[in-house]
Amino acid sequence: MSAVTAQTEPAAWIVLGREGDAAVAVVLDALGAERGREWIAAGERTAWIARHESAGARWVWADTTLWYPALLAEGVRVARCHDLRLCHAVLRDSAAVTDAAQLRAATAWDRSPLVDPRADIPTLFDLDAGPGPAVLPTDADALLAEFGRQRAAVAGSAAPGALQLLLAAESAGALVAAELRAAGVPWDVAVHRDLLTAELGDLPVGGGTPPRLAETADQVRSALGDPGLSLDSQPKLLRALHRAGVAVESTSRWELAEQRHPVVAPLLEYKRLSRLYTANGWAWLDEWVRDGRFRPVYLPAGVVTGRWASTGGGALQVPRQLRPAVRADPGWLLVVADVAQLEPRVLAAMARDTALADAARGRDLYEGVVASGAVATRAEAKIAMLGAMYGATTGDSGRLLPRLRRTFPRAMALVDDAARTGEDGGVVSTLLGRSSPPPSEAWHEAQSRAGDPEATEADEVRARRWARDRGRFTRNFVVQGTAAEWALAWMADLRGRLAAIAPVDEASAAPASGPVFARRPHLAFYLHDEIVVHTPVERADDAADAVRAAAASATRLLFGDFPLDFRLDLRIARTADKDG
DNA sequence: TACTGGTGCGCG
DNA sequence: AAAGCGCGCACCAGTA
Repeated sequence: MSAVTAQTEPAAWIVLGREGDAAVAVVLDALGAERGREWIAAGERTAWIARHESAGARWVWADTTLWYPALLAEGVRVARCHDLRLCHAVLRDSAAVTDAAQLRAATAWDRSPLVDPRADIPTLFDLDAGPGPAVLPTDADALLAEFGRQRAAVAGSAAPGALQLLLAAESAGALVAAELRAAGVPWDVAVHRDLLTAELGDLPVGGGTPPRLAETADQVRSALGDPGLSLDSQPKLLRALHRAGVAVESTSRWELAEQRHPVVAPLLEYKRLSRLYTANGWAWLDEWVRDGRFRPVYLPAGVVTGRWASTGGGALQVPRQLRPAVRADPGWLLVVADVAQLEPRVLAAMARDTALADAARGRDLYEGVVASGAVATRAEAKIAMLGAMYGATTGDSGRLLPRLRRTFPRAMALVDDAARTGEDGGVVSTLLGRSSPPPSEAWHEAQSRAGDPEATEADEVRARRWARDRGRFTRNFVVQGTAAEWALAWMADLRGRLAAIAPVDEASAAPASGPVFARRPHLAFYLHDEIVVHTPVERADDAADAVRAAAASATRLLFGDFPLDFRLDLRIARTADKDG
């Protein structure tokens, strides 16, 4: 069948799915009308996709993790896609969608992606192998039906433009997540090992506890006069502390630090070393770093706010202590950039609070808040602003909030309204239309039970607490979620700019980054408000320019001409360490 | 043996 | 034991 080659206008969308045992591509025009189908032989799939990609196709698939890793491994980059699984989740819950009944009924799309964080090579989703591990619909007609539902939901929504933008950003994020894993974080194993040895001593050859950890544990045991104590059991440790006269209610670091007792110093040191050893020690290196790359699995929208989660290797918890091990390949550099005070800036822009924007523009936002006269010091400004976004009610933070409300009434009204809506059981939404999940059945029951004439004091206390808990969640949801949208827009724009930078020649290649990224700047790490780009030395300035331009572009896309800049702390360096 | 919940700590 | 949001992971203890 040659319906695709016969057509004259370029395809608007190409849906990739299955029909019976065969892979099939369904070509749609801009209105979503089918213009043709083509069956693709298994061995020709990659070449077919590459050919249509260069003609400007936009791909529609059930789940980016099913298709894209294999394409990347074979050297094919994709510019745009529509991830049906991720978009389904957004539209199903969005308050902007007028009638989500059909989407809610399509429960086959309510699935998590199948990912194996330990897999070295991305597994090819084999359309020829039958249903196999597929947990999402793969049949082309099922995909077409879902795509139709989604298009109808957007078109009939209260905010088609914003939702369109959100779906595009979400899908681009899915591409970025796959690309981050394919390229990997350049990781210098020697630096990491040296750091472990310096802290923990040489790893015993036959296994066993590292010497510095063992010595520190012995110091703790002798300070407590308990030679057989197991330090890794919280209940046992707590009892031993009490026996030794240390009046703590927990074994957490901050509480121990307030005590004056000889056990405190070695115990805190033990906790620090133990954490390093168990979370990011030699075992972690062996399991997660191969060929000089750490390849975490990112889960776009893994958090209800739209933030990413990760699985395997603790990708989003790499301790700052290990940042020196994030090191560019020889002949390459890192562009390390993070956004200064992303969330308060997002709050200022989405609330159109010009006073807060004035405080933020061209400078450290917290210094600007001090300059506004609302608070006296930068530390106060920070704690007050975080308290406003997290819902603090007591302590320094709670005490400073009224002053923030006077100075920045619009911004504070936005988060206060979100909190009230949440406490009342309502749903809140981000700038682009991602909505918070509704309260659980148990939550509603607790609220109605408290309203009952027979309600006990305990019923009422619990209902109030749950209501306030939910209010803090929705208060933060609007800010955290919109910040995630800004970050998605930043990365989506950046990946296009980086792809447009001329590749370097073969002599400068970094093959561990895979065929798509071996010769050009690429994203290597992402964490909520910061990114790392790995770039050939001779392209580092271009890459840094791209990072800055993408941030400006994301700001314009989300907030138009609202007068606020999103400042980047950006440096070009060998390592991701602050002092590197 | 395979769970689940609690605790603690890493990240933003 | 955080006051105040969102996560993942290691470890232990209790249970099925």
